[in-house]
Amino acid sequence: MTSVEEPARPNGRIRDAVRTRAEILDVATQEFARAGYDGARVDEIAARTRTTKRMIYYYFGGKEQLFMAVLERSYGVIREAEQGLDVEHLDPVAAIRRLAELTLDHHEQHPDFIRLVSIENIHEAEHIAASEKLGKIGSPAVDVIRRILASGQESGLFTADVDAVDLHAMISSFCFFRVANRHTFGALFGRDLTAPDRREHYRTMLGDMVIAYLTAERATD
Amino acid sequence: MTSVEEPARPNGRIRDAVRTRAEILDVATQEFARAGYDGARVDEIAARTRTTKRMIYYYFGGKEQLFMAVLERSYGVIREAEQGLDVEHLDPVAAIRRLAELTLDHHEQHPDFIRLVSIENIHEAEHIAASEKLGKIGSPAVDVIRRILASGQESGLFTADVDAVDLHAMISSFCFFRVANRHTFGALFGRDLTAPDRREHYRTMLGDMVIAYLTAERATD
DNA sequence: TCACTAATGTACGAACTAGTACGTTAGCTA
DNA sequence: TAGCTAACGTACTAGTTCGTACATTAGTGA
Repeated sequence: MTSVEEPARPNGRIRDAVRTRAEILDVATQEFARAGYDGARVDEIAARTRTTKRMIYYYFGGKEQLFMAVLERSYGVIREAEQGLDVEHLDPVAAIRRLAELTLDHHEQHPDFIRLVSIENIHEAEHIAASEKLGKIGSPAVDVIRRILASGQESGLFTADVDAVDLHAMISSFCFFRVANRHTFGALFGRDLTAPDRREHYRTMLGDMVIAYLTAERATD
Repeated sequence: MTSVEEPARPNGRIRDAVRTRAEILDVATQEFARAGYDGARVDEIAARTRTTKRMIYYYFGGKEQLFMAVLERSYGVIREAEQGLDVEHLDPVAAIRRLAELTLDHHEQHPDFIRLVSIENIHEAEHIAASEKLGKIGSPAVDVIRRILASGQESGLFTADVDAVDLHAMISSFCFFRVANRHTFGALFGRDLTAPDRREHYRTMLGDMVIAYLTAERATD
């Protein structure tokens, strides 16, 4: 997240619309991720800001619009990161494996985003639906997968007849679950899916699974 | 969920502690699943019951304990269903595939449970941790997997060196994601992961993936 | 330098919400 | 059948929480 940190000029009222807005967004992201939409407190967000609640309404209009702005920016950050994906110079097998690994790392590095997505799903994606920026935005990762898949299928390396969106869902599932459900999973099974010393294990496991699926010998169909 | 539905005797105050308690639990399950812990309203739960808010406090003590009771019962229902799992008469490959399919169906049939788990993860599993019934409860499904895995590995059918808990996580990931994240996924990619006419597709896909992974030829290690 | 406006702060209110004090009664048991 | 208590209902309160009316000022352009 774009963190706002400035030397804080002397004191007294300083005017900086850009900074104020960004600071509200930063804090709001944390608060919504921490407590969910209904659990989040507008007063709490304001208190953890160098400005007041009044400014939240001034810049965003209300709690709901603030949450939408948080979602929009969070998805934007993820999108940018995905745009930096650089795996297509590898052969298809290595490329997919690398992409799966990067997806896993990426999810682990953005637990707040994962939480926001869970929260938005509890609300049946109503805020995404209401957002002009986010409707059917897709994801650069899917485009990358699409191209790798095409190349692998063409060369005969990949035998599986999958489509990019489904493969993306498959890979994301595990990465998402590992972070999102780590608390209940840990509590019920006594296993921490995000323990640092198990990360490499899960990275390998995911890569093995995806590659095994894509390259498996198929019964004649 | 154990639904409460009775002919509603004449009228006036009827006393039935068991029914009242069960009815509160039913409605609370729906309400918590609908709106999350903080979004759920005690008054709303009471209103949708044939009794009053007073009884919620009488039987459960408070909102928090009510939520714990909801979680405990929900996990209990799932547990019972898993105990009915009957796949061990099949050969290991067929057994794992069948188990994956049943897991997928099962998740799809219990969206409220999925939502409750998502919600509980937002709260970092604090209610599970506080529950005596739910700590390290494990799951019958994992025990089944453990036995099938052992048999498959012994016979040399399964080459992968996985453990039952991790395989369970892998299978659950996809099943869970498909239901839990269907709203954001649908909104962003325009694909409904739970569309009935795609269920068979995803069932096959999941089975193929797990079996491919378990039976893949491994590089000498 | 003056006036104007974008940006900011303070103080408050209306509505909601978890929880409770207190009173009532169905139905069992002695 | 009288009395007792588990089960129930009503009405209320204290505290919270989103949102806003109103006042103020920093900084900019004429």
